[in-house]
Amino acid sequence: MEEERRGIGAAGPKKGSCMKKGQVTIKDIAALLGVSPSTVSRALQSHPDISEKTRKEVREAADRYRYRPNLVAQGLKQGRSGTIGVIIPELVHFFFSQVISGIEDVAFRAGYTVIICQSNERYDREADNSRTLTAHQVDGVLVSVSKETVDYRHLREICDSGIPLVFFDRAAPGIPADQVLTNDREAARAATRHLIRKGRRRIAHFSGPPHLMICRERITGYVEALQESGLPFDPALCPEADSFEKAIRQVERMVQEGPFPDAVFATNDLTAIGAMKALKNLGFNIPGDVAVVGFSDGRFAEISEPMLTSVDQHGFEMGTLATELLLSRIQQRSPGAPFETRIVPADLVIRSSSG
Amino acid sequence: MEEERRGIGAAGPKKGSCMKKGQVTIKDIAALLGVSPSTVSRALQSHPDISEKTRKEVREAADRYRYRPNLVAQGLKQGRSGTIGVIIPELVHFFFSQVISGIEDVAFRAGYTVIICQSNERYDREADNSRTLTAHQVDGVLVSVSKETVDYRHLREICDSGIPLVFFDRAAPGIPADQVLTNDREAARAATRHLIRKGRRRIAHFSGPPHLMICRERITGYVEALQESGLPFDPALCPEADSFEKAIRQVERMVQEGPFPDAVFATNDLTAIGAMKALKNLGFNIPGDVAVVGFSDGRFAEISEPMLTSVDQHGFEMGTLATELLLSRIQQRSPGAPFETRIVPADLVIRSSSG
DNA sequence: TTGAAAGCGCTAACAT
DNA sequence: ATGTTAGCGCTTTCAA
Repeated sequence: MEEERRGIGAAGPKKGSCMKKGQVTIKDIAALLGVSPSTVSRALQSHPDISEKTRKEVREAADRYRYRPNLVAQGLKQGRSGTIGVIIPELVHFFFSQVISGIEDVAFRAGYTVIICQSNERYDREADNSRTLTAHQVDGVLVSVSKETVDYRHLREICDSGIPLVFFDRAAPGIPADQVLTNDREAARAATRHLIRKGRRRIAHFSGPPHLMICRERITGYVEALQESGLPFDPALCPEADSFEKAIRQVERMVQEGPFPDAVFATNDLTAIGAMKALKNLGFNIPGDVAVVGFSDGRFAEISEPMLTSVDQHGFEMGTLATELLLSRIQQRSPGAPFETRIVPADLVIRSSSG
Repeated sequence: MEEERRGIGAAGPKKGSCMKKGQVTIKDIAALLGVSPSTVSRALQSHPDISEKTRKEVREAADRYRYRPNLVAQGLKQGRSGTIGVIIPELVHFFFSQVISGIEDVAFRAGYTVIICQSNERYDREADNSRTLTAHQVDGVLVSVSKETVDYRHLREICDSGIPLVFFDRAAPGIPADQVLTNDREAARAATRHLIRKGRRRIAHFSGPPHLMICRERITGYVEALQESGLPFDPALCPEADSFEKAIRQVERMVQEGPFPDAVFATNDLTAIGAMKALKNLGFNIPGDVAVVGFSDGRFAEISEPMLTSVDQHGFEMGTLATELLLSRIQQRSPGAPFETRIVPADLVIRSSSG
């Protein structure tokens, strides 16, 4: 009796024993039942050599006193935390938030918790995030590198310390890890071909920073499609512009400088929509005078006027696939398996902006 | 010398001593330097009674061997995890992703890591999330309740176990906690008044589920504005419709059923844009025939055609404020301070959709 | 100024 | 079938 009182305290479950937060521990349950903590631990995990009777007793007591396992302690003991870390450039983009949903979905089902860090497209923040996540002993990391990142040491450190890492969408060249990517080059080629098929001959491409592989790939796809059809590549038609505002500036520049393109293929939707806005303001008709195609197919595409033709990247699927890959790395004991690159094929969704 | 070799291992820092993940621990550093672990621990936190000399030595060794503190162990010891949990309905909404950015910003600066859980607007998922977060020993929780949630026991449990909780945007009535809200009622009144001032007389309101306080408040604000001007409240003009698709259906219904409204005030932007789309399809001119106003002012508002008048909720600020409130609760020893309700005033951003 | 020892909550040999 | 013990990595009395 003495023991029992000490264990849980007379005040009831809410005011737990001696714990700061009123948390009931395995010890409390043990004392209450007059058994050892290990018995409680085993009973709770339905260990085979615990008697049915004690198992039930323990379960009941645990329920009654709202015992909640301390995952931090469990993690420390078992050398796994049950969490996976995500480093993502910016949550506010529909594509990325879709990826996160996919990640969460799979992680949740597998009993993992997701720690999300935003790099805000900044290198130093990304490096900080890496350190934070490893310090928190995440069991694995999912990364999409920032636009600024050209030094990959922080990511290499993660791999070196034995934490599985999977890239999604934006990978870091030279880092040995699995990756889940879009077939950017083909998708860009398909988008450009589509414009050519629609009779366009001066097709501009608004691209992202060329040190990002996905951007280089999209440029390449664009160039290939031009070449196939014997169209010239004009650098003046291929500026770096990957935001709403930059698109507007580029359109204005192109109008002033010379023969205007009859189509714009942008590296993301917001850029495409910026271009459309600027074009409409300048009196161009879309798609009559200029056709426009975007990339990533966010919600904007269906809302814009005219509706935007865009490349659907299947963000949710990329998230689920990347997470499945990561979990299988985490769970398997063989760290030697060769790294995989999985492609989630994108497809062109044709709407009215491209005629 | 013997000791030193044993401590870190001859193979260099990458292959740590006996650790699974090659992690260097405080013990390793201690052995290497021939001091005790406690000395290393103290040196690392610049404890006053450690000599400058050993402090430097320890620091150097830690640097050299890339010692990274194990935050899980630290957390277990100190009864704090350095993480805060967030339960949010859906990340894919611009407003919520902005809030998250605000949360992250403050948390990061304060050295906290953010664990984000999506409820996907579902009650059971939200309850699960609560348990996960407490099991992970988060130091505090930020919550915006799901549309489905009407039972608040899981949230009460969080409070009862002594974990500070702050609501943002969508609070749970009756739960003793701080909250950061928008002045929904006033904002809705302002939006409706604006439409009245523009000469509208049959103003519809597309609202969200009435058990969400924010939705009730918006309805109230809308009704108040009508009453002020002596306009009748017509329930047929105040349907529950809070998504793109539902808005389209409601517009179509209203067209069939009778005298059409000359304005629509929607409880969020996507709903407003759905309404605009349906209206345009039916040949209505916006704002000529029907004026439209949204709520939350996402990126859509500037992109839609015509650009959408909307209520800017300042999501980022709501996130920062909620997090500051939470951190002050976490850090202060006095759990008795009265709970605060902070309002982040929203303001109406007038664009072309409302004439 | 430093070390030894205990313990955070939990688990897993190794007893019994 | 259950208890004892040790220990995950770290911090922190207490003692020296």
